[in-house]
Amino acid sequence: MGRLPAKTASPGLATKLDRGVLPTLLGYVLRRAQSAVFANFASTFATAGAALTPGEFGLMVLVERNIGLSQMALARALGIDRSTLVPILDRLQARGLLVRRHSPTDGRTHALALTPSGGKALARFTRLVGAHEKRIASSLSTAEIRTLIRLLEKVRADARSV
Amino acid sequence: MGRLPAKTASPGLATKLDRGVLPTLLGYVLRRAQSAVFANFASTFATAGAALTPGEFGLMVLVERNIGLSQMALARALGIDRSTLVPILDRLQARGLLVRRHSPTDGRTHALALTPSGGKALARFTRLVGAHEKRIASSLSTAEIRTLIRLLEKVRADARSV
DNA sequence: TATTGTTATACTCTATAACTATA
DNA sequence: TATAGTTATAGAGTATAACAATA
Repeated sequence: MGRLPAKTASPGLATKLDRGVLPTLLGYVLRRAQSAVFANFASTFATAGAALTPGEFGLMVLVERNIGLSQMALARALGIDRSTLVPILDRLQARGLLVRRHSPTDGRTHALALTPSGGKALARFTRLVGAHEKRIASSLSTAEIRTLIRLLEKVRADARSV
Repeated sequence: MGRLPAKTASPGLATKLDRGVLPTLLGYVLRRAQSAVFANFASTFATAGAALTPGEFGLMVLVERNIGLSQMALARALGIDRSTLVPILDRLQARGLLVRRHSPTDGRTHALALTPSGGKALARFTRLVGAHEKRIASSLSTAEIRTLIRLLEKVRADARSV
């Protein structure tokens, strides 16, 4: 990963690539920042001996805050297809973090909920996410973080409105 | 995709999910912005009858700006494994956009270059990316875009330094 | 008929390990 | 020995299409 150029065969080429206009493209900068943040999330959890992806964390928060919601509702909230959700829930359920209960009102749907163990795990995960969030913005002031979030939400709205 | 809630069975649940603390988490906001920007990129290209991912665009720019670079150097610049790069190059080569030449100086390496057709295509792609970039930041001032890029680069540095 | 969850299938991105050819 | 590129393989994320159960 953090591998340095080192001495390779091509002098003057391998040393420093010409990245052209890329560093000024918002989409490119955004993608690279996201990638670095994702890696930091993974290493934060790995260091703590926990295994969770940002997507799984978001899913668990959604389930905890909306006990009994259906897979369709969850998939819609996550912006993914219902078929994509199935193996993700399978994994969390296999880990004992989450259960699919039978809905009492609609036989077609499952009522999702965290298990007691899943609730405890989420509390711990939330602390880890807090530490991670602190790290990825350690050189930003509170005002800068607010600004960044505001601008990112505007970009999201702009990107979606077309 | 842009599917609206519609009328579902669970009143008060499907209508509006409680997202808890997620909207204030930088990592979450970043991920959703990135996802929306990615979708906008795809739809911009699809509308124009072109097919390209942001990653392929970045790759082509890197090759054009650094003619003759090796797959290892390119993989390193992209932050991916050399084995990951192989099928990506295969596809671009199959489309006639890029070639692997034999390096005259080192028999182990390939010297990558865009074909004339690839160069022309990249010029067109670059115009599409320009339009896309304009759209995703249409409600931001020039100063705000600069600020956003600066803050994202700081976040990237913070995320990598741990 | 329409919806929910599941399965089958496929494609992309990602990696590790082992192979080959070269250095 | 070490490096570059390839292949084999595997896992995660994504989707579409078709199916069974239920509404």
